[in-house]
Parts: sequence; C-alpha cells; structure tokens
Amino acid sequence: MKSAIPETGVPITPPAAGNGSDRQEASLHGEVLLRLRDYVVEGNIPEGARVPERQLCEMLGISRTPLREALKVLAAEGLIELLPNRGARVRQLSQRDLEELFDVMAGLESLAGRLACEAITDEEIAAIERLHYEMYGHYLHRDMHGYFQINQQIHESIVAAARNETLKATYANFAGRIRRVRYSANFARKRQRWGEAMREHEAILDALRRRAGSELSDILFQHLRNKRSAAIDHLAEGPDTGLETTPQGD
Amino acid sequence: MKSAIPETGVPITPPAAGNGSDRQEASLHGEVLLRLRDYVVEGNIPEGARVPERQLCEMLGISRTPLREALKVLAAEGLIELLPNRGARVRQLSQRDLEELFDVMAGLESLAGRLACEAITDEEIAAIERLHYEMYGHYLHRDMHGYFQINQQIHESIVAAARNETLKATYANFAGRIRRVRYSANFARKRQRWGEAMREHEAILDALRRRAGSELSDILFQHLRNKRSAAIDHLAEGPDTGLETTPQGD
DNA sequence: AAGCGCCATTTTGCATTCATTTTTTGTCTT
DNA sequence: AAGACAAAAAATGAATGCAAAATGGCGCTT
Repeated sequence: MKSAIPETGVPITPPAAGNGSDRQEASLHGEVLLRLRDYVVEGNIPEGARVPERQLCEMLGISRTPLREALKVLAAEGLIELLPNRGARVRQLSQRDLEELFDVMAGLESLAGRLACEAITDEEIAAIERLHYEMYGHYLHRDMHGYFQINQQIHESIVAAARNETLKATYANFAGRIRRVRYSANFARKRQRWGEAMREHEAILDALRRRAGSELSDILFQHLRNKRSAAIDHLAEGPDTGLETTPQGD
Repeated sequence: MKSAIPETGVPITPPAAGNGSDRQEASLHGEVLLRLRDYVVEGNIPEGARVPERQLCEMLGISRTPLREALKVLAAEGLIELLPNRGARVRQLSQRDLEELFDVMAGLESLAGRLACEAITDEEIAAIERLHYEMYGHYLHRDMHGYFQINQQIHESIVAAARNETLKATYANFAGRIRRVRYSANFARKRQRWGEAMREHEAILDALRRRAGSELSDILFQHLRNKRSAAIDHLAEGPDTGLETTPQGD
C-alpha cells in the first residue's frame, strides 16, 4: 500500500471550533471542498497519483459521502480526473494542456483589461501605479519573489476593475489550475524576460490611463502570450537550474 | 405539496439498454449529470423553483446519492445554486448576471477569433463562407429560425478553429447558462439588429480571411456586445411581442 | 379575526451498509 | 523461474438509515 499522499493528518476543525480562517462554510462537503482544492492546488499530491478515498477520509476525518461530492466538483473544475471505477487522480497536464490554459488565461485577462477601461476609477489606476513602482523596486533589487507577488496583485487588480464577478470566478479557477503546476514544477520566468515584462507593464499602464480598451486588450494578450512561451519553454527544458527562484507569480 | 417540476417521469434507461444517444456514460451519476443538465438548460424547471431531491430521484429512478453528486457539479457549473439545508434551486440570473455572462462570452469568442487566425485552414474558412451565404439566404427570406441556427454554427466553427479544447469546454459551459435563459424567456433579437448583424458578420469573415487576429478579436467582441444590448433590452421590456420568433440562436 | 408559538412532517446532510469492479496475491503449470 | 489463472483483498459506486434542520399546520393568545 504505497500512499501517494504525504501524511499530514490534520482533521477538519469541528464546525463549532472558532474557524481561524475567516471563510466560514457551514456544510461539511463545502469545507472539504475548500480544503481539498487548496491541498491539490498547492501540489501536495503528485501528478497522476492515485488518491484512495479511504485515505483522504481518514486525513480529513469524515466519511466518504461528502468527500466524493467534493471530488466530483474538483473534477468539474478540472483539477482532478475521475476514472470510472478506478478512482480519482490529480489531473496530469500535458504541455498542450498548459498552452491551452495559458491562452485562455490570456483571453480572460485581455477581456478584463477591456472591461476595466470602461469602469476603472482614477483611484484604482493610481493604486495600480503604486504597485507598478513597488514592483519596479523589486526589479531593481533583483527580488524575484517580491516582484512576482506584486505582479500578481497588479493582474488581479485589473480583473477586479472589470467589475464582473463571473469573469473573476472563472479567472480564479484557471489561475488555480496553473498555480498547481507552478507549485510542483517550481518553474521560473526567464531572467531575460524580466526587462521585457517591465516594459510591457508600462504599456499596460499607459493604455489603462487612456482607457484605451481594445488597445489594452491587445497588449495584455501579447503580454500573457510571451509569458506562456517562457513558462512552457522552461517546463520543456526541465525544472529549476537553481539560478532563479520563484514560489508563485502571475 | 406543490411540485415545481412538470411531471415527465421518464426514468433513466438502464445502463444495459442500447443507449440511443451516442454519449455513453457508464456511471449512474454521470448519466444523471447529463440528463439533469439538459433538463435544467432546456428550462424545464422554473427559475428559483425549489427542487426536492426526493422528487428528482423518483423522476430519474435513482437514489439520492448519485443525484446529490450531480447537483453539486451543476452548482459548480453555475446552473443551480445550493442553499445550505434548504435544497437546490435553479439559479436565478439577475439582469446584471446576464450582462456579465454576455461579456464573458464575448471575451471568449473574441479570444477564439484571435486564436483561430493562427491555425484556421482555407477549407475551414471556405466552410464558414458557405454558412455565411446560407445564413444570408435565411436573412433574405426573413427566416429567423434558420438564421439563428446557422449563426450559431458559424460561431461554433470559429471556436472550433481556435484549436483549444479548454476554451471550447468553457465556451460550452457559458453557452449553456445563457441558453437556459433563452429557452425560458424565449427572447428574440430585435429586427433592427438584423441588417447590422449581417454587416458585422461580413467584417468577421473579412478579418478571418486576412488572418487579422487582433482585428477579428475586436470585431467579435463588439459584435457580441451589440447582441448583449439587444438581448438585455428585450428581457427588460418583457417577453415576446409575437412579431418575432426564435427558439435558440447565438 | 389576526398574530404568535409549538409540534408534526418533511427534507437535507452525513454515516453506514451492500453490491460490483478492480487490484493484488498466491499457486499452479510449463 | 516465468507466465497465467484464480481466489482474496481492497476500492469504488450506489442505496439505505439516522440525526439535525427546516417547512407547514394547528391551536392558543390577544
């Protein structure tokens, strides 16, 4: 019995207990869903690894019914896949899958930019500008971790400015799928892309200030497309060289 | 006991029976999922209506376990919503929700157009041209039904040409959510939009022939945006006037 | 007669149990 | 010793059972 799951037997906090995390979810299956999703996204389960329900039940301290409900949802979200009679496995993403995901993400951000131009306030733009300069600081200090942190915040700000909850939820879903790969592959952006990306970000800000919707849409798509190439290339080459590090990013 | 569901007690065909529809799905919950999704999308359940599990079980001839699994998935897909301890109801879409959905659809089609330009073959373009002329015929004959049928095929062809299964699946999901509203509201496009839409379609074809990705992206977004206005306006005014008819369409 | 509160019924949420299917293990044959 | 077959063990899929919450109805109060 080789368990694919590293033992972190932390049972679900009883519903009554003060929920440390502020997201309350009365039902058990809801709680399980949130926990399992994070667990998978954070890469705690190896790709394609078999995940016996029983083991997850013990780990979460629940019965199989709510667990199976959560698994079905995760499968619908594209994080895992359910082979009939053969259990759930973490979805293995081919290179092609990743390319597709990146392109859809690019499309969503592109849309977000276009919509943002219709509704964004000057204050929001100012906030993004501040983030931009903060990121520039990280860039100058060669602080990749800080850089990607801010980078992600910028992109999320744009999505938020689009004023479209449906888009936001969809974006979050795809971001999760990709993040899962990031965590496990621990891949980095190329150094050489750094300066380029900074310039692109300036163009993004510029278009945003001018509320140039379709222009921003174009820039964002290309920006993400470039990232896609870098990321995919890196994955194809194999994991980290040790020269660059990154925990997560945009 | 007022049932929200019109009685169409057609139990699920036993797994052994020759599956008339070619989509085979061994597991019961999978079958239930497909059936229920169609059932909801086709508008058989009134908006916001309460749907007792028991009743659905009888209708489908199964026990509650697989049904509940299917409900969770449908909730994740956004078709229904599950209130804790208070059952499932068909998701009620506010006007704002619809606007958001249309915008996301516009973004997805816009992306599809952009990607399609990278990979579409001359044959595929020729096929779309044929559809276009066929649609033009329906337009001349004032045949709205035929018109929308072909219209939908055109948009689906573009999505198919994008060569992105992830995008295609996401597109299908949102299309389902919107179609549900279409079925129940039975709303129509304005007559006045017809000519305009035809012109836009010609521009789409033109950009596609030139493989002008970002241009096509722009045109498609605007095209869908215009439709959005027409559709939302119509919904706001209230259902059909009787002058125009439409079963479904893009 | 209208409003409020209590109790019965229904319904949901989860655990447990049962039936298949898959996987593993052990043995036998060659 | 290697491969194949068969039986045992385990895992999945679905149904049933049980506790808690919600809905509805009834009587009571004012």
